[in-house]
Amino acid sequence: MPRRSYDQYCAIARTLDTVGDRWSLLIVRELLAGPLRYTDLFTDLPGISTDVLASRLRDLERDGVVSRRRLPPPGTGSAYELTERGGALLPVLGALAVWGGPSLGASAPTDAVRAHWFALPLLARLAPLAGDERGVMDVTLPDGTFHLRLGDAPPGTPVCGRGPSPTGSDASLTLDTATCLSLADGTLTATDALTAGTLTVTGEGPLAESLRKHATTATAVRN
Amino acid sequence: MPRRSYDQYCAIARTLDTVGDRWSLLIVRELLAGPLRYTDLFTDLPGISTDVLASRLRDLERDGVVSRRRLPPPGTGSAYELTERGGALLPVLGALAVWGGPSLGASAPTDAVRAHWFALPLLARLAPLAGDERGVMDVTLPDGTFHLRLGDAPPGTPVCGRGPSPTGSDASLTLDTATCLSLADGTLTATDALTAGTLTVTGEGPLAESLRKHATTATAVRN
DNA sequence: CGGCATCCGTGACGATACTG
DNA sequence: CAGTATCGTCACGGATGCCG
Repeated sequence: MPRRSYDQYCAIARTLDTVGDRWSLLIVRELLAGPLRYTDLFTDLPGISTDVLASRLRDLERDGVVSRRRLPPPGTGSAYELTERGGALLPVLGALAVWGGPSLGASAPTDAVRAHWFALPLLARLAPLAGDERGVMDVTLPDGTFHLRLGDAPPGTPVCGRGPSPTGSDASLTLDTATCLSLADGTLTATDALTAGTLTVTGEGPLAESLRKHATTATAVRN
Repeated sequence: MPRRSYDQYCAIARTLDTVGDRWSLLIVRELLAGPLRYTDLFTDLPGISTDVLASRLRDLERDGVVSRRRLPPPGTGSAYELTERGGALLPVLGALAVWGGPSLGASAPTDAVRAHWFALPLLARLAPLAGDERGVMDVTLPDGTFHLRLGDAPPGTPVCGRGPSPTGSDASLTLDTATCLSLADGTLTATDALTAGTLTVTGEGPLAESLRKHATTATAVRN
């Protein structure tokens, strides 16, 4: 909560009091992909300044959105991670990602790019296709790889992460940049991308089967 | 979009470029309840300053979130209303309202209060109970009345509004402040409130029936 | 009177430098 | 590595003025 509150007895205004400050929700976006140290957070938030990052982390920790944890002996320093309440911001970021998809357009030359920034938009679009299946999915784009966790998971488990899943994956997706953009802005459904072959799913488990099933049933219905 | 962009090729960052400025989403919150003139907007946004309101309205209009319309002869001046794209921010505000419910707590003495600020939290909680029924519902709290539109509606139709529905309603809800708060923070489901009788539904149409049905089936299942 | 524009003080932000 | 210190700039909040 910033020094300046809206002072309105309104759930929306209260949320904005807590995470409405500049950079706050982008810090949450980064931490949804797992705990990070200060410096790593700094490098994945191009444009933030060191004092603002430190100030936001302090505010978010005080408000119970973020917690700070000493790293075990192999590592040095400490890491920041989302609390359960912080992780509950996922629907907020999902809604923001869905709304912003159509206005994403082409990347400006000045834009920073990180592959895992597509994780939340894709998660919002792919979640309906997973059915009740749970599992981890590696997603490979030309610019890099990240992983998504579909279905319910124990509280505190990151819903996505940078790079391939360190614990192995139940399915692997491969898609090109254009397909990823069309999925993100809603002009292409995952089902259509599967049918067209610009999105491929590999893997043997029930999660991979469930994803593929949607393409085949959609094709069958269409014929 | 503020003068300072995040310059990140990320759907979330792009959304925040457009509506992440202070007061922007609260302006959208107000306009979701229907078109308003500058002065009315000003009085329902306690704490905003005149120049900031004017500046935000200019930015939102330029970005296609808000449009300005001359009022027909009976009225004077002009009114601001959401574009279709602006109305698509409803899921964002719904998610913000759901997250902020638990932290709403008691109202501080300095808090401004408006009855219709509970419209979006209640809409997010009641929408699942309406099933596929569509219609308008008047909601009466001790502090005032507002109305909600359930189900799909033509683009541009406000999803809620101040006071009772001017076009008549398909159902009427009455609840006290404590029940409203419990619904907003998620500690009480609408089904339980119906069963307990602290939330009453009157009306004869299918929407009212659908709402009441949820309470009786839940009771039946529980026995 | 509605709809802003202007002025001004304060504080937030951004960039860089520096320290434990 | 993980911030704090410093400083210039700009956005915000409050008040007032202008103009149809």
